[in-house]
Amino acid sequence: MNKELLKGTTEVMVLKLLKNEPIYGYGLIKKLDMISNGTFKFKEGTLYPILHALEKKKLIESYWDLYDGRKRKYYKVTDLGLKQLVYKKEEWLEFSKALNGVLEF
Amino acid sequence: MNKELLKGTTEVMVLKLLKNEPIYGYGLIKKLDMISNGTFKFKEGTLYPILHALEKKKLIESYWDLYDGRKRKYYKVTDLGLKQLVYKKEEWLEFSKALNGVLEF
DNA sequence: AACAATACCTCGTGATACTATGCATAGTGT
DNA sequence: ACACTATGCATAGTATCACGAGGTATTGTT
Repeated sequence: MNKELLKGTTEVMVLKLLKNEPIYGYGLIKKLDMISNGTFKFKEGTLYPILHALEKKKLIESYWDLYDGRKRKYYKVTDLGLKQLVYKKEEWLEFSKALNGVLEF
Repeated sequence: MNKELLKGTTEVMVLKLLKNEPIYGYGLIKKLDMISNGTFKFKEGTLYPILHALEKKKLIESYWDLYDGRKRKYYKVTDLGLKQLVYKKEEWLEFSKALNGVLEF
Protein backbone atom coordinates (compact mmCIF):
# COMPACT_ATOMS: atom_id res chain seq x y z
CA MET A 1 0.00 0.00 0.00
CA ASN A 2 1.31 3.41 -1.03
CA LYS A 3 2.02 5.20 2.21
CA GLU A 4 1.49 8.66 0.76
CA LEU A 5 -2.21 7.89 0.59
CA LEU A 6 -2.19 7.58 4.36
CA LYS A 7 -1.20 11.19 4.86
CA GLY A 8 -3.89 13.24 6.50
CA THR A 9 -5.92 10.16 7.46
CA THR A 10 -4.11 8.86 10.53
CA GLU A 11 -5.69 11.31 12.94
CA VAL A 12 -9.25 10.36 12.09
CA MET A 13 -8.42 6.65 12.34
CA VAL A 14 -6.93 6.99 15.80
CA LEU A 15 -9.84 9.11 17.01
CA LYS A 16 -12.28 6.57 15.62
CA LEU A 17 -10.56 3.64 17.33
CA LEU A 18 -10.51 5.46 20.65
CA LYS A 19 -14.13 6.54 20.39
CA ASN A 20 -15.65 3.47 22.03
CA GLU A 21 -13.05 2.66 24.66
CA PRO A 22 -9.68 3.81 26.01
CA ILE A 23 -6.81 1.92 24.39
CA TYR A 24 -3.05 2.00 24.90
CA GLY A 25 -0.60 2.72 22.10
CA TYR A 26 0.64 -0.74 21.32
CA GLY A 27 -2.90 -2.06 21.51
CA LEU A 28 -4.00 0.51 18.95
CA ILE A 29 -1.47 -0.85 16.47
CA LYS A 30 -2.80 -4.38 16.93
CA LYS A 31 -6.42 -3.32 16.75
CA LEU A 32 -5.99 -1.28 13.59
CA ASP A 33 -4.13 -4.14 11.98
CA MET A 34 -6.97 -6.49 12.90
CA ILE A 35 -9.98 -4.46 11.86
CA SER A 36 -8.36 -3.37 8.59
CA ASN A 37 -7.43 -6.97 7.75
CA GLY A 38 -3.76 -6.10 7.71
CA THR A 39 -4.09 -3.10 5.39
CA PHE A 40 -3.01 -0.59 8.02
CA LYS A 41 -0.01 -1.60 10.07
CA PHE A 42 1.05 1.50 11.98
CA LYS A 43 4.66 1.47 13.06
CA GLU A 44 5.56 2.68 16.51
CA GLY A 45 7.56 5.52 14.99
CA THR A 46 4.33 6.61 13.34
CA LEU A 47 1.78 6.12 16.07
CA TYR A 48 3.45 7.44 19.20
CA PRO A 49 4.19 10.87 17.73
CA ILE A 50 0.58 11.04 16.53
CA LEU A 51 -0.73 10.25 20.00
CA HIS A 52 1.49 12.93 21.52
CA ALA A 53 0.33 15.47 18.96
CA LEU A 54 -3.33 14.63 19.52
CA GLU A 55 -2.88 14.99 23.27
CA LYS A 56 -1.15 18.34 22.79
CA LYS A 57 -4.17 19.47 20.78
CA LYS A 58 -6.46 18.32 23.65
CA LEU A 59 -8.23 15.84 21.36
CA ILE A 60 -7.26 12.90 23.57
CA GLU A 61 -6.15 12.41 27.17
CA SER A 62 -3.83 9.81 28.69
CA TYR A 63 -3.40 7.96 31.95
CA TRP A 64 -1.07 5.22 33.06
CA ASP A 65 -2.48 1.90 34.18
CA LEU A 66 -1.26 -1.56 35.08
CA TYR A 67 -2.30 -4.75 33.35
CA ASP A 68 -0.77 -8.08 34.30
CA GLY A 69 2.17 -6.27 35.82
CA ARG A 70 2.87 -4.25 32.67
CA LYS A 71 2.66 -0.47 32.51
CA ARG A 72 0.37 0.80 29.81
CA LYS A 73 -0.44 4.36 28.77
CA TYR A 74 -4.12 4.51 27.90
CA TYR A 75 -5.70 7.18 25.75
CA LYS A 76 -9.30 8.31 25.60
CA VAL A 77 -11.05 10.86 23.40
CA THR A 78 -12.09 14.25 24.77
CA ASP A 79 -15.29 16.09 23.84
CA LEU A 80 -13.20 18.23 21.54
CA GLY A 81 -11.78 15.07 20.02
CA LEU A 82 -15.27 13.76 19.29
CA LYS A 83 -16.09 16.95 17.41
CA GLN A 84 -12.84 16.66 15.50
CA LEU A 85 -13.68 13.08 14.63
CA VAL A 86 -16.96 14.18 13.07
CA TYR A 87 -15.23 16.97 11.19
CA LYS A 88 -12.36 14.83 9.92
CA LYS A 89 -14.69 12.05 8.87
CA GLU A 90 -16.80 14.49 6.90
CA GLU A 91 -13.67 15.98 5.36
CA TRP A 92 -12.55 12.52 4.26
CA LEU A 93 -15.95 11.67 2.81
CA GLU A 94 -16.03 14.86 0.77
CA PHE A 95 -12.52 14.32 -0.46
CA SER A 96 -13.05 10.70 -1.49
CA LYS A 97 -16.32 11.58 -3.14
CA ALA A 98 -14.67 14.32 -5.17
CA LEU A 99 -11.77 12.10 -6.17
CA ASN A 100 -14.09 9.27 -7.17
CA GLY A 101 -15.96 11.80 -9.25
CA VAL A 102 -12.79 12.75 -11.10
CA LEU A 103 -11.79 9.13 -11.66
CA GLU A 104 -15.20 8.23 -13.07
CA PHE A 105 -15.66 11.36 -15.13
CA MET B 1 -9.81 20.97 1.91
CA ASN B 2 -6.91 19.41 3.81
CA LYS B 3 -4.06 19.25 1.35
CA GLU B 4 -2.42 16.28 3.04
CA LEU B 5 -5.27 14.12 1.77
CA LEU B 6 -4.16 14.94 -1.74
CA LYS B 7 -0.80 13.28 -1.29
CA GLY B 8 -0.40 10.21 -3.43
CA THR B 9 -3.51 10.99 -5.48
CA THR B 10 -2.31 13.65 -7.90
CA GLU B 11 -0.67 11.24 -10.32
CA VAL B 12 -3.80 9.19 -10.91
CA MET B 13 -5.89 12.32 -11.41
CA VAL B 14 -3.55 13.71 -14.05
CA LEU B 15 -3.37 10.37 -15.87
CA LYS B 16 -7.14 10.12 -15.82
CA LEU B 17 -7.64 13.61 -17.26
CA LEU B 18 -5.16 12.93 -20.03
CA LYS B 19 -6.65 9.55 -20.88
CA ASN B 20 -9.21 10.80 -23.38
CA GLU B 21 -7.31 13.63 -25.04
CA PRO B 22 -4.01 15.50 -24.95
CA ILE B 23 -4.20 18.58 -22.74
CA TYR B 24 -1.69 21.31 -21.91
CA GLY B 25 -0.67 22.13 -18.35
CA TYR B 26 -2.69 25.24 -17.74
CA GLY B 27 -5.71 23.61 -19.33
CA LEU B 28 -5.38 20.69 -16.94
CA ILE B 29 -5.70 23.03 -13.99
CA LYS B 30 -8.87 24.52 -15.40
CA LYS B 31 -10.37 21.17 -16.33
CA LEU B 32 -9.69 19.61 -12.94
CA ASP B 33 -11.19 22.63 -11.25
CA MET B 34 -14.26 22.32 -13.41
CA ILE B 35 -14.98 18.62 -13.20
CA SER B 36 -14.34 18.54 -9.44
CA ASN B 37 -16.66 21.49 -8.90
CA GLY B 38 -13.84 23.56 -7.47
CA THR B 39 -12.66 20.94 -4.98
CA PHE B 40 -9.31 20.45 -6.67
CA LYS B 41 -7.53 23.63 -7.65
CA PHE B 42 -4.00 22.62 -8.56
CA LYS B 43 -1.49 25.40 -8.34
CA GLU B 44 1.08 25.74 -11.09
CA GLY B 45 3.84 25.01 -8.60
CA THR B 46 2.11 21.71 -7.96
CA LEU B 47 1.15 20.63 -11.43
CA TYR B 48 4.18 21.41 -13.55
CA PRO B 49 6.61 19.39 -11.42
CA ILE B 50 4.12 16.50 -11.53
CA LEU B 51 3.97 16.63 -15.30
CA HIS B 52 7.75 16.67 -15.55
CA ALA B 53 8.00 13.70 -13.18
CA LEU B 54 5.38 11.73 -15.11
CA GLU B 55 7.21 12.41 -18.35
CA LYS B 56 10.49 11.31 -16.81
CA LYS B 57 8.81 8.06 -15.82
CA LYS B 58 7.58 7.63 -19.42
CA LEU B 59 3.94 7.68 -18.31
CA ILE B 60 3.18 10.71 -20.47
CA GLU B 61 4.73 12.41 -23.48
CA SER B 62 4.77 16.07 -24.47
CA TYR B 63 4.82 18.14 -27.62
CA TRP B 64 4.63 21.85 -28.25
CA ASP B 65 1.78 23.26 -30.29
CA LEU B 66 0.34 26.62 -31.24
CA TYR B 67 -3.18 27.76 -30.49
CA ASP B 68 -4.33 31.25 -31.30
CA GLY B 69 -0.73 32.35 -31.47
CA ARG B 70 0.06 31.02 -27.99
CA LYS B 71 2.59 28.29 -27.35
CA ARG B 72 1.19 25.36 -25.41
CA LYS B 73 2.91 22.21 -24.19
CA TYR B 74 0.52 19.33 -24.65
CA TYR B 75 0.74 16.05 -22.81
CA LYS B 76 -0.66 12.65 -23.75
CA VAL B 77 -0.63 9.33 -21.94
CA THR B 78 1.66 6.50 -23.05
CA ASP B 79 0.74 2.82 -23.00
CA LEU B 80 2.75 2.49 -19.84
CA GLY B 81 0.80 5.41 -18.41
CA LEU B 82 -2.49 3.68 -19.15
CA LYS B 83 -1.35 0.64 -17.20
CA GLN B 84 -0.23 2.86 -14.35
CA LEU B 85 -3.64 4.55 -14.38
CA VAL B 86 -5.34 1.19 -13.89
CA TYR B 87 -2.94 0.25 -11.13
CA LYS B 88 -3.19 3.57 -9.31
CA LYS B 89 -6.96 3.62 -9.55
CA GLU B 90 -7.15 0.13 -8.07
CA GLU B 91 -4.73 1.15 -5.35
CA TRP B 92 -6.92 4.11 -4.48
CA LEU B 93 -10.09 2.03 -4.43
CA GLU B 94 -8.54 -0.50 -2.07
CA PHE B 95 -7.23 2.20 0.19
CA SER B 96 -10.50 4.12 0.39
CA LYS B 97 -12.42 0.92 0.95
CA ALA B 98 -10.14 -0.07 3.82
CA LEU B 99 -10.33 3.37 5.40
CA ASN B 100 -14.10 3.47 5.10
CA GLY B 101 -14.12 0.09 6.81
CA VAL B 102 -12.17 1.45 9.73
CA LEU B 103 -14.34 4.54 10.03
CA GLU B 104 -17.53 2.49 10.03
CA PHE B 105 -16.26 -0.32 12.24
C1' DA C 1 20.87 -18.30 27.76
C1' DA C 2 18.85 -16.54 23.66
C1' DC C 3 15.12 -14.73 21.46
C1' DA C 4 10.50 -12.95 20.46
C1' DA C 5 6.72 -10.22 21.96
C1' DT C 6 5.09 -6.51 24.56
C1' DA C 7 5.34 -1.56 25.67
C1' DC C 8 7.18 2.92 25.64
C1' DC C 9 10.06 6.69 23.28
C1' DT C 10 12.86 10.02 19.89
C1' DC C 11 15.69 11.60 15.99
C1' DG C 12 16.66 11.95 11.31
C1' DT C 13 15.06 10.97 6.48
C1' DG C 14 12.35 11.03 2.31
C1' DA C 15 8.41 12.02 -0.31
C1' DT C 16 5.45 15.55 -1.88
C1' DA C 17 2.22 19.43 -2.38
C1' DC C 18 2.62 24.23 -1.87
C1' DT C 19 4.38 29.21 -1.64
C1' DA C 20 6.85 32.46 -3.80
C1' DT C 21 8.90 34.07 -7.58
C1' DG C 22 10.22 34.78 -12.28
C1' DC C 23 9.48 35.29 -17.44
C1' DA C 24 6.48 36.33 -21.44
C1' DT C 25 2.15 37.48 -24.14
C1' DA C 26 -2.80 38.75 -24.81
C1' DG C 27 -6.86 40.87 -23.38
C1' DT C 28 -9.62 44.20 -20.54
C1' DG C 29 -10.69 48.23 -17.90
C1' DT C 30 -10.07 53.14 -16.77
C1' DA D 1 -1.27 55.08 -22.25
C1' DC D 2 -1.27 52.39 -18.07
C1' DA D 3 -2.60 49.00 -14.85
C1' DC D 4 -4.38 44.78 -14.11
C1' DT D 5 -6.03 40.14 -15.01
C1' DA D 6 -5.69 35.88 -17.40
C1' DT D 7 -3.00 32.78 -19.92
C1' DG D 8 1.09 29.84 -20.19
C1' DC D 9 5.52 28.03 -18.85
C1' DA D 10 9.08 27.11 -15.16
C1' DT D 11 12.02 26.44 -10.69
C1' DA D 12 13.78 26.94 -5.81
C1' DG D 13 12.85 26.70 -1.18
C1' DT D 14 9.48 25.33 2.63
C1' DA D 15 6.33 22.69 5.56
C1' DT D 16 4.16 18.64 6.66
C1' DC D 17 3.97 14.05 7.74
C1' DA D 18 4.59 8.95 7.84
C1' DC D 19 8.40 6.14 8.36
C1' DG D 20 13.06 3.80 9.37
C1' DA D 21 16.35 3.13 12.70
C1' DG D 22 17.63 3.05 17.05
C1' DG D 23 17.11 3.00 22.20
C1' DT D 24 15.15 1.24 26.95
C1' DA D 25 12.77 -2.15 29.80
C1' DT D 26 9.84 -6.26 31.10
C1' DT D 27 7.67 -10.76 30.26
C1' DG D 28 7.17 -15.12 28.06
C1' DT D 29 9.07 -18.92 25.22
C1' DT D 30 12.44 -22.24 23.39
